Amino acid sequence: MNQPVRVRFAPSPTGYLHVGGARTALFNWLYARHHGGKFVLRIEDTDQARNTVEAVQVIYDGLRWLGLDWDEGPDAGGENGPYFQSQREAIYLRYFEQLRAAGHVYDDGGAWRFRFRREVVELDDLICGKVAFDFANVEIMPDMTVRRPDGSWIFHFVNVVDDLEMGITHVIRGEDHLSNTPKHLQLFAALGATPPRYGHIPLILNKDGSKMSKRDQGASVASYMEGGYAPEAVRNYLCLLGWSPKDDREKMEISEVMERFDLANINRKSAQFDLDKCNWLNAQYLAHMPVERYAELARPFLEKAGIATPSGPELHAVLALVQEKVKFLTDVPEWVRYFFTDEYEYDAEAADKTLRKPGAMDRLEQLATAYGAVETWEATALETRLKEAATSIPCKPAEFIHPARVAVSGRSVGPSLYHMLEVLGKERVLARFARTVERFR
RNA sequence: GACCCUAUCGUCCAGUGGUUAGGACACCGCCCUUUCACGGCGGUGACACGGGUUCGAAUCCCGUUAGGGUCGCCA
Repeated sequence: MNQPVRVRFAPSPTGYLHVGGARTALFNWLYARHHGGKFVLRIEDTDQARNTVEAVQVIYDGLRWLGLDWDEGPDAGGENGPYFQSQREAIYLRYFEQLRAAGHVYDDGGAWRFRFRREVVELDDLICGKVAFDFANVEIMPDMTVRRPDGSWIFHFVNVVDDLEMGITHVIRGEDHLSNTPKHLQLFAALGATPPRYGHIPLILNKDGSKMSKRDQGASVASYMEGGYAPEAVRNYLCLLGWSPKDDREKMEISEVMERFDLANINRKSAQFDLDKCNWLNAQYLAHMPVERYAELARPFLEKAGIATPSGPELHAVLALVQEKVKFLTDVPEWVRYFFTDEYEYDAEAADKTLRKPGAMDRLEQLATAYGAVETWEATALETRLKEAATSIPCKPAEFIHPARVAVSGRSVGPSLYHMLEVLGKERVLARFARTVERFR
């Protein structure tokens, strides 16, 4: 009875990966990892019309991005392949013949229909509990088609055959399949096989409670990949949608989720996707992850923005400055561009408000003189010098701080001034001060 | 329409017969602060409704309502 757990994620390649599907994959993966079982990826590509290699790639990319690795499936191999339904024709034919020989299917105008047993079918769902469906009424529950006149197969049939053939022990899928399950149970019975256990997880809805469809914001995993999210943050958020560790924890290591995950405490009600909270969690992750990881995640966005960045400590020093301020990785380029080029623009509003303010250039020259004498170019010394300069005028430190910030970065917002100056280096800072004075004097 | 699932702050998640109904996001104040953020403190805000059961119900039962799902020669 205690056979090893085998679960699967069986998407059809539609060209995008829905967050709901991603969460289904995540829960399957967590269940497998928790029980030391296998996670199988099966591509349900029976619909030849919209089946393309690109569409399959989108699924791989999304799953890999979320860190969900599969033990069997395309690219991973396994003893239960092929893992594309389009390549399993012989298997389906064999099971179909079995059904036909036993009289479970009949020809209906060229299509083949499966004859339901007209009785009550009880399902003991791992999440929903016991649910009974009555097949007694033929009118409302007609026999189902399993094969079209052209010989192609219907979802219910191939899905069941594959789960059987692949030795799937637990089917964890969306609640939209709950009502389909008794049909699948009948198919298993007709095939003389023991069905897997089923667990139906609630669906993900939009913030307004409507069904989340392809076009809705945040519906596709790709939107997070492109939108500058840390994959661990999105994955964490998805874990919390319908499942909870039962304490007040929000940010959790995936290893801990893996340990504590269980189907028994998955919520029964559908959850609305709260992008705000997902964004908050993303910011939490970005702010607190090791700078090496941050750099790894930020690099593609830097490259895309055409910013030639150094690698290693030099880049890390810059990123560490802005790490806790940036909400999305897509924003990193604009926050650090001036560290890697002298060709930065002065923000028009910042220039008007700060650089063209009466006396601003005098302050900048005074600060340049003070800084020119600094020998140990590091933040605390720079802060001390600036405050001394302010006292000697006297004026508020802000009178120096704001012009200095805009002078070296072109922006009115940025990291801590002194740390920013330290990373920029004495030579560049003084040169930018001089250039700014020349231009705005 | 029939059948199935569900029902705690706007949202997510705790709470499984006795709690001032808790936490998080968002929102609003205050503090911190060179900008922007972070952070800290505080606040607004919920048991869908109606019947039962019980000394006592957010918690158990029934009904109503609402939301979601399924009823394809889609997956």
